[in-house]
Amino acid sequence: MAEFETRQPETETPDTRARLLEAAGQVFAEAGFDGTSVRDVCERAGVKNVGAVNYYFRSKENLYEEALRNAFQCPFTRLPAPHWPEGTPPLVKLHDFIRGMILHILGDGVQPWQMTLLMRELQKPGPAGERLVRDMIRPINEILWGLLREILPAVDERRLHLIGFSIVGQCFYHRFARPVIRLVVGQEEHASYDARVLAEHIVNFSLAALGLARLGEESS
Amino acid sequence: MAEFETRQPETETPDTRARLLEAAGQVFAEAGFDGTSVRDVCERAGVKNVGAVNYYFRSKENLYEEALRNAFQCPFTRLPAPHWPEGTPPLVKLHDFIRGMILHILGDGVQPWQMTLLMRELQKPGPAGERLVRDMIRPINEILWGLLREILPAVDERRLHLIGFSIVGQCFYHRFARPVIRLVVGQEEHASYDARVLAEHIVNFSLAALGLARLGEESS
DNA sequence: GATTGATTAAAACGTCTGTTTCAAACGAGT
DNA sequence: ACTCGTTTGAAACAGACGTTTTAATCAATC
Repeated sequence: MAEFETRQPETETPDTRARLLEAAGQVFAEAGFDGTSVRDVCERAGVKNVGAVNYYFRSKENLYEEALRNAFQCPFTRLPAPHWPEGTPPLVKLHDFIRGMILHILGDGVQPWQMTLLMRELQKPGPAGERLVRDMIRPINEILWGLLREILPAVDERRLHLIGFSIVGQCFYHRFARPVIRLVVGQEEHASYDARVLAEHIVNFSLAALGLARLGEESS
Repeated sequence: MAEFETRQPETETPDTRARLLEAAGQVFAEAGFDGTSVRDVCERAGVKNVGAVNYYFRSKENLYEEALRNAFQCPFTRLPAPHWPEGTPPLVKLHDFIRGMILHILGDGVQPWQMTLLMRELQKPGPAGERLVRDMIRPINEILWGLLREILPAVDERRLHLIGFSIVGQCFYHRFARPVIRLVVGQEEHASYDARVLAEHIVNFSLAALGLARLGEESS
C-alpha cells in the first residue's frame, strides 16, 4: 500500500540549487568559511543529501563564491545609483548620498546576513571579493568623489579621496564595530542609534568638516 | 654512536609555553580560529609535540583566549594613556589624541598580526573580546569624550558619543578596510598613505567638523 | 510500458581535526 | 645511583570534514 505523498508546501520550496545558495549565504555569514561545513549548509537548506553541494557546485569553495555573487547581484543589495534632476545643488546631492549610503548599510533594506557576509569578505578579499570591490564599492566611491569635486574644485584628487574615506569610514564603522559600540555605550543607548539618527549626525559632521554647515544645525 | 647534539640556539628559545602563546597569536591572526589547527600552531612554535597545547593549555579554545590576552597585555599594544601638563589647551590635547591613536593603529608601534587579531575578535567578540573592550577600548573612548566635553560643553552626552565615533571611525576604517582602499585607489596611491599623512588629514577633517579649524589649514 | 537522463538518498572514502594515552627523557633533591 | 615530578616524543583515538561512489527514485520521452 503505497503512501499517498503530497509534496508538502512548507513555505514555498524552490529547487534545491537555489535553496542551497540561499542557505550557504546565511551560514557562511554567521560562521565564516572555515566555521561552516557543507552538512550545516545542507541542513539549513533542508536538503538531506550531503553530496548535493558537490553535485550542483563542484566544491565547497565554489559554493562560497557563487553564494557571494548571488547575495550581491540582488538589486536590493546594490546601493541604488542616485539620479538627481539637472541643476540640483551639489550640496543637496552630497546630503542625499550620505544619507542614502548609511540607510543602505544600517537600514533594513538589505538582509542583515548579506552585510555580514560582505564585511567578512572585505576583510581579506579573495578573487570574488576583489570583483565585488570593482563592481560595487569602487563605483560608489567614484560617485562620492564626483560630488566632492563639484563642491571643492580647488582640492586635488588625493585629498579628495581622503575626504571620501573619512565620510565612508564614519558610516562603515557603525556597521563593522557594532558589537564594540554596543559594549561601549551600553545596550540601551545603542538601541537608540536609529539609522536615520546616525545618518543625520554623519551628514552634519561631514558637511561641517567641509565648511558647508555648522555642527548642530538641523539639515532639511 | 650517539650524535653529539648541542641545543641549537636559533634565535633565543624561551620555554615551550611562551613559544606556543606567541605562535598562536600569529597563526590565529592570519587564519582565524576555525582556520587554524593546533598542529599549525605547534609547527610555527617549533614544537614537535602536538599534545603540548593540551598539556600547557587545557584546550585549543583556551589557548586562543590566552593568546588574545597575551597579545594585548604587552605595553606596546595598549594605546599609551596621554598625560598632558596642566593648562594644556583642550584643542591641542584633541590634536595629540587623534594623532596618537591613528599612529598607534596604523603605525609600526604594534606588530601587524596583533592588530589583525584584534580586528578579528572585535567583529564578533567572545568573552575574551568583551573584556578587551571594557579594559582597553572603552577607556580610550572615555578619554576622547572627556576632551570633547571640555571643548564643547554645551553638547549633550549622546551627541558627544556620536562625534567620538565619527573620529574613531575614520581611523579604524583605514585599518579594517585597508584591502578595499588599496583596490579602490590603486596600489601606488595607497602606498603613499603614510600613517602621519592620514593622521594629519583626520585631525584637520575632525577639527573642521567641530568648527575649530578650516579644512586645508596646516595644523601645528 | 520500457528507456533515458536528471535528481536524490545513503553509504563509504581518505584525510584532517582536537584530544588522550603511554612510555621515554630530563633535572633536581636526597 | 636512585627517585620523584615535570616535560617531551610518538602513537593512537574517535569524530568531523569534503568528496566520491553506488543505487534508488523520479519525470518525461518514445
